[in-house]
Amino acid sequence: MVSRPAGDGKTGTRSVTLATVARAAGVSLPTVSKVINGRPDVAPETREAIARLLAEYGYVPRAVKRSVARQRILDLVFDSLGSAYSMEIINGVTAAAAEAGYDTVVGLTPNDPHGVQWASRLSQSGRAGVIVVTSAITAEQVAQFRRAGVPLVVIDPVDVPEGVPSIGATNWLGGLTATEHLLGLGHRRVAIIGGRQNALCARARLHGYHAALDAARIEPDAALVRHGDFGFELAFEHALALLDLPERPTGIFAASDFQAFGVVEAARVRGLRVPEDVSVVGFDDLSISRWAAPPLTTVHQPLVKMGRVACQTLLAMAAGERLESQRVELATHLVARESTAPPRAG
Amino acid sequence: MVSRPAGDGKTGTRSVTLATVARAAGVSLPTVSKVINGRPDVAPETREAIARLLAEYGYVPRAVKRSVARQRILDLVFDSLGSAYSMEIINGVTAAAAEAGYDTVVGLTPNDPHGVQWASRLSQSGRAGVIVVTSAITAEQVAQFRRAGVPLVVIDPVDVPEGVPSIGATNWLGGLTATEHLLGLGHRRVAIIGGRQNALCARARLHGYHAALDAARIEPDAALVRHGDFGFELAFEHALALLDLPERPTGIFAASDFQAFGVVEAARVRGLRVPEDVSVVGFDDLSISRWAAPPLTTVHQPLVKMGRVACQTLLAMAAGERLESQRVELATHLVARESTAPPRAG
DNA sequence: CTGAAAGCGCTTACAG
DNA sequence: CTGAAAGCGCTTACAG
Repeated sequence: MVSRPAGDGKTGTRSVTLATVARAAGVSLPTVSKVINGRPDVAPETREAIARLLAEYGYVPRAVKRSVARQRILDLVFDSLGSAYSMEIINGVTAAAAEAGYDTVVGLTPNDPHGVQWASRLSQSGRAGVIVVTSAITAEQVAQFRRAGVPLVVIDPVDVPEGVPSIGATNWLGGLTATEHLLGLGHRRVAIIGGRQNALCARARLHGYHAALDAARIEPDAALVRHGDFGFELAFEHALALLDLPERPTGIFAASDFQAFGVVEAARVRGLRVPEDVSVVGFDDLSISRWAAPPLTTVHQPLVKMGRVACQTLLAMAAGERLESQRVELATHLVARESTAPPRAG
Repeated sequence: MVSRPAGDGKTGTRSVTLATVARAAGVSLPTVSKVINGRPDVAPETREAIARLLAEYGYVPRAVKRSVARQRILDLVFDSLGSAYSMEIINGVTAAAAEAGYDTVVGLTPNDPHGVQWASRLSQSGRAGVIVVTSAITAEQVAQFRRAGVPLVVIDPVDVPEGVPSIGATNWLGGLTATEHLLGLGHRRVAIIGGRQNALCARARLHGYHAALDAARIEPDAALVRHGDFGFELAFEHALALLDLPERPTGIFAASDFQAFGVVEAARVRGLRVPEDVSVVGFDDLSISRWAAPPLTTVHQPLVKMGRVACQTLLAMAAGERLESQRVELATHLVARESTAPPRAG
């Protein structure tokens, strides 16, 4: 990494032009121009040296800078695309972006091993910024975005990266509320099927569960704590195992709605009724969950709103505003529907 | 509209520069530059005259032309965003686009009354083309896209616009298959809850239903034919009414999975079991439908594939290739799961 | 309010 | 393969 005046386009320093890079590379202006335009007549070593400098200096052609300024596009990337969860985030982000006159490119987190080119590619194509959802993002990537001057916001990150604004929900409180709901109905054997173990939000929900048991002075039972991956299949397997326990739980808190569907299906397969034989609480409140049979009791997480807030935060950063807070947690609340009921006197 | 050499950037003519417009307006170069950059020091009449010429000549700054050429973005627009249906289309389009090195902007169909600016805005921002999903599109809009040179493809359109490639599924055959499945199980009173009545695909599914009854020599009963809007709520109401009929149907074909969930919930509310008391077939096979309780029997529609094909078709058009066919219908097939069974001997 | 002149960032054609 | 020179499209500072 070459040391250079940290030209972020705002603080004093001259903006990076072809000449800047040419000087740094010790070559002439035309040579740098050729590299940028992919002309063949440049020696491989020269090309590579220049390419590296270009990236390090975060060079953006003036042409691009200008056209890009009026382009108004932001990127929204997921580690996987296809679930109702993603759909709701997309919904919120695109709506807030459209209101501000921005278009939203939707895609997957690029999987180049080091992700070296991602930030500079985005900066070169003049994106206003990037919102990264439920993905792991490395400190190195964060540094690249910062260097390239591309604002970055994360939603439900695996870990909250240092210095990056992150949007989430009150997961701990949500986990607490879900569990308290079951306890309040009179359940004493309450199981949890947690989400992906390394995800921050999953850990928070699990701690909420434990806090509720604790407050109710119920001894936690390791046999009732299972770790899923937020998906249906694995939760289905876990639920089968839980329901086959000699002393089976009467209430199950699943850390996502999809996992809750897995529990409901497992109950059906075992000939148990929901909520008569077993109560199920989910987490997310996807729009489909009120259409489940039975309509699912779940912790509402304002996904559309989270998308909106992420977008607004990003645009504020792009506009150079100071953020009030690096971490926003939007409120969750329990939506009691028909998948929970008091346990049968047993 | 001033007559001018139709400079589309390809056929011979010099490209339109600031100088072209300045000459036409009879002003100097700097004056045109000021108008473009919104500087205040231009007389209102001058400004307006220049602005008009700029539009007529379709002036695009060289800066923009260049950055746009390497931009590779296409647009994917929906009439509404949020359902699992949209998610699967997004999934297919973004995947195929990414493979071809394109980014996908996801958004809603703009609602400016005449949509006059839409096509030209897209062409000016250099989009490779637009995929329009489940929306009504007017002949006037189609003409505008053609004029602006922006390729257009539709998925499941309300009507197939003349001369526009459209992607769909074998909806008639799907409706036939779904109904035959119920008849094959021994059902004789089979109801349908159709989709939005004006949508092409809904009409095809309804005709498939009638064709199956016809082939089985079953007299259609108008009381068993209901028109929904593809959504849960209205289907729920219709299903309640159907189940309250003196001689209620033993099988119900819903023209979407969401509608099928409405039927399942209506049955639950009426204390009827699925499939023991009433069989339900959906249409779409959303990924969530195999996780429903009970897992839903439905007609699989390859939504992800449809998105892929739409994207490939669009990129072929953008590349100037001739299309094999203006209308592509991808195959549907029945997925028998647990929401259907023979009727009880009654 | 307008435009002649200078200048900026970049590209192109070509000599070496 | 490289770069000095010419040139292009556009913007800026300023005289009128």
